Amino acid sequence: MRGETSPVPRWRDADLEARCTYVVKDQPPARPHLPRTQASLGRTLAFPRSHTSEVYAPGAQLHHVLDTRDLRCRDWMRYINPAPGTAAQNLVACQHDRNICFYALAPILPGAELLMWPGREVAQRLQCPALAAKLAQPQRPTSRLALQLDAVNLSMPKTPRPGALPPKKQSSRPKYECNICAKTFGQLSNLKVHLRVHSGERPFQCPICKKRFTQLAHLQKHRLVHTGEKPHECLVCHKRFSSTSNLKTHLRLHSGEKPYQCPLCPGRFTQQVHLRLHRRLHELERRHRCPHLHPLSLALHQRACHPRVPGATHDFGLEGERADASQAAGLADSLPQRGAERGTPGLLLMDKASGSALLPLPRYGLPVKQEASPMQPA
DNA sequence: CTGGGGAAGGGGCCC
DNA sequence: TGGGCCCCTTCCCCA
Ligand SMILES: [Zn+2]
Ligand SMILES: [Zn+2]
Ligand SMILES: [Zn+2]
Repeated sequence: MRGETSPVPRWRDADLEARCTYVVKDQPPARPHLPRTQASLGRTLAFPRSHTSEVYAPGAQLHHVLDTRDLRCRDWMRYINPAPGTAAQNLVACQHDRNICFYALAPILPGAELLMWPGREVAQRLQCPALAAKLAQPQRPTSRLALQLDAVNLSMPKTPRPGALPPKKQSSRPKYECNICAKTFGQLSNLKVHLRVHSGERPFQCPICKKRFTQLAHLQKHRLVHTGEKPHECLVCHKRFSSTSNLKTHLRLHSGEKPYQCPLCPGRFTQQVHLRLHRRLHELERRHRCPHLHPLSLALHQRACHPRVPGATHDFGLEGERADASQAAGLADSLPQRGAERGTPGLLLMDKASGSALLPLPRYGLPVKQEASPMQPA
């Protein structure tokens, strides 16, 4: 794609192998009930050869051993991100005997990311185009979490390392850090509550349905579903809601506020989830778009920006487009390699210049399920 | 199928 | 410290 702009890797596959870099398979998260902040990272490393993983400190000193069957231990490895190039790389995965080891190429300061550079060739060999594309970008990949080296310790006793920086206290206020996910909190009690997301502890149980909650406030809110109580009333339409958040969302209907704007078209939405779904349509459209076509499908634009009025039969502005599209759909249906995505006739590709229908790009007729990760639009 | 509205759960901040 | 509150998210349903 734009490999020309990428930093020229000095290590090729052969180099990686020569240096014993072991490529671990990137798998979807094994536990769907992970906290979202973690699950969204979508990185779980599998260790096919061994049940232990040794972590080495700089100087090749064995730091500690992880049992990779233990998900709590394995999870931290998801924080290892692909480095944009060898310059940023500070971590190397290697195979030692039958164990997977990581060692630091450079000092890893608190707050630094763990960046491993698998190499573009490796990414391609793993058939991971997203990673390959990431590696092809000049800027560093955006990582949502910077892993503190201390977080690696997990349940290990904290032995102060010589040369280790003092515990987090930037900006005078002491910070309490979760040593599992490195999130920091201003108050210890907040950290304690937070730790329940890792431990799974749910101390508060509903006496009626036995459902358990991590926080008392959640249980109290939950009680309303049994009592049917809706304490929050919309003063405009007098509809009642069980929570302030839901009321607030509802109030946008009256105020007309639509905070979530599509960056690709003038469409706006009251709820983020609606924007997300809408953007997925753009994404699908983009994948099926012929490079010659105008970037915005008029059909999609029309739907988002000029929503149908209830009772109205159709939007006139779109009618001509629709005619084109349905014509094209009929044409395309007789052509090979269509049919998987039939649900979007309005988006069917017409080359405006030639007036002819365009075939989808080769092999773009993948199952729609594959669409699941449109790169999480900030 | 898309857009839109609501119910409910969950995480974190603040007093 | 922890309860209250806010925000965000997911899921579901309906037009
Ligand atoms: Zn944590
Ligand atoms: Zn209950
Ligand atoms: Zn109202």
